Amino acid sequence: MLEIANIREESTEIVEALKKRNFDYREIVDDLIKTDESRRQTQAELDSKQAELNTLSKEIGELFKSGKQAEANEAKAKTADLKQATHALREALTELENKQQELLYQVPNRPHSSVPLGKTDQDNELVYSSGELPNFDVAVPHWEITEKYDLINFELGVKITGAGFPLYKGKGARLQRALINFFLDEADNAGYTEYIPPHVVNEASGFGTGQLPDKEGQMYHVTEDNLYLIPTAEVPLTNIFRGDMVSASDFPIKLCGYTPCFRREAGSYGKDVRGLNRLHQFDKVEIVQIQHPDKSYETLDAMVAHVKGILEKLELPFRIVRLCGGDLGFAAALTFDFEVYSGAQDKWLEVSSVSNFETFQANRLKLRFKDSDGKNKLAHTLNGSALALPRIMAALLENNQTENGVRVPDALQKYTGFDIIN
RNA sequence: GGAGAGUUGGCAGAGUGGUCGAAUGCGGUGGUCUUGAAAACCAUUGUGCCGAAAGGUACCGGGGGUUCGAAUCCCUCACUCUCCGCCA
Repeated sequence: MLEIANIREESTEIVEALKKRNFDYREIVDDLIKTDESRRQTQAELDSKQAELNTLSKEIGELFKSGKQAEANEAKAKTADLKQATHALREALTELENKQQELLYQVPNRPHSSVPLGKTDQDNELVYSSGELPNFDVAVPHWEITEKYDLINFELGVKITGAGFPLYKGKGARLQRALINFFLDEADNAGYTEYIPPHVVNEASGFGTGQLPDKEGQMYHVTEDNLYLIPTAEVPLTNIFRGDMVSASDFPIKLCGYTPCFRREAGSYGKDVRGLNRLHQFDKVEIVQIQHPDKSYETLDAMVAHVKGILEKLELPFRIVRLCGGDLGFAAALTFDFEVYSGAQDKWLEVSSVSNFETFQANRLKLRFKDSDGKNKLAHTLNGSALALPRIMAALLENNQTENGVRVPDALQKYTGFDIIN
């Protein structure tokens, strides 16, 4: 959520910057400014009426104390009009506040100046690529490899739960566990504190990181208890700091956690959802940082470097793209996506998304710190997947396939306990 | 699932319908003392909104009500804790 004070002060610049998202927010912003003006005016009127009422109340108290009943009762009569006026003003104010809030929810984050123009993922800017693309005569897709070596059972998942809930088995399960431990160790070495958070969150947490109210349909909702299955560890990890005033000397706050992630993925279809490409439940290690606004972009670079390091150790061909305005998420100011190459599918699979949200999430979370000038300011939040497992698994299986089986990269062997899957 | 007790500032913890944004302690910050530190002492220390400022206003779990006036009384919802039951 953008800050109303910023919108008030630089609405032109903000509308201009938001055009990168291929939408003109002029109308909403104008409405916001208008609403904000009435809101402030109403607030001022209410405050002054309230002040009158408070003064009068004190006087009445004094009169009663000094035994002047008649005068007190006379003064009492005067409060009736004031009470009515304040009541009406308070209602108007609440309405305006709600309207302003609703409007603010509709405005996405202001894209960073480096965000390229564009409409779809085709327009993302390639900023880095690494590794040789494998060249197979006959490449077997991962959903055949997993069947051949009995690593993942998709049909059993359908039987037990439904499509998109695979079962990992034997070396498949072991590989999964190895990847989680490898990613967590990498994060630990980079100074991130590990958490095991709840996998179910309440409504307030959903609002805090912005899944609610917009993406409600994407989360599994336990209506009986009004709780939501987490779509990413970002939700519980970032909400640790909801409503907090952190100390500037704590920056950067670095945390990580492994969790399963649950996504309804309503509206997905076709070959995009084949095999491990898109699941309702998948595993992910997430890294989160809370940082001083002056340093958040350095931190973003560091997080990108961290993910890069992991993919290099896994010996996977990958590339990094800077998301264009059209592809940029609602809450992000700048996002780098990591994509690994899938040899058999001949396409790039997104495995990580590293973003700086600046104050957008912090404003909703009310996550602040006391700056050196003594003022309370919103912190910057950042997060990234390091990494999401299924597509890494898919790429590992497809790219490392040989006639004798699937080769396990060196860095993973101490975690798997085997060097080949056959 | 049953019964009871609670929810107050960064934390702990008082609070009789009016002078309570709230005692006190701890913590934080600044200072005195000290070669330095500790201790002690002194001062200071919540947040939002409106306002150029002075100042005003709101906030004692959320919402509503009674009253001239509510942290305090009433209703309601949420959450926490304790005991009993069940149970990994």
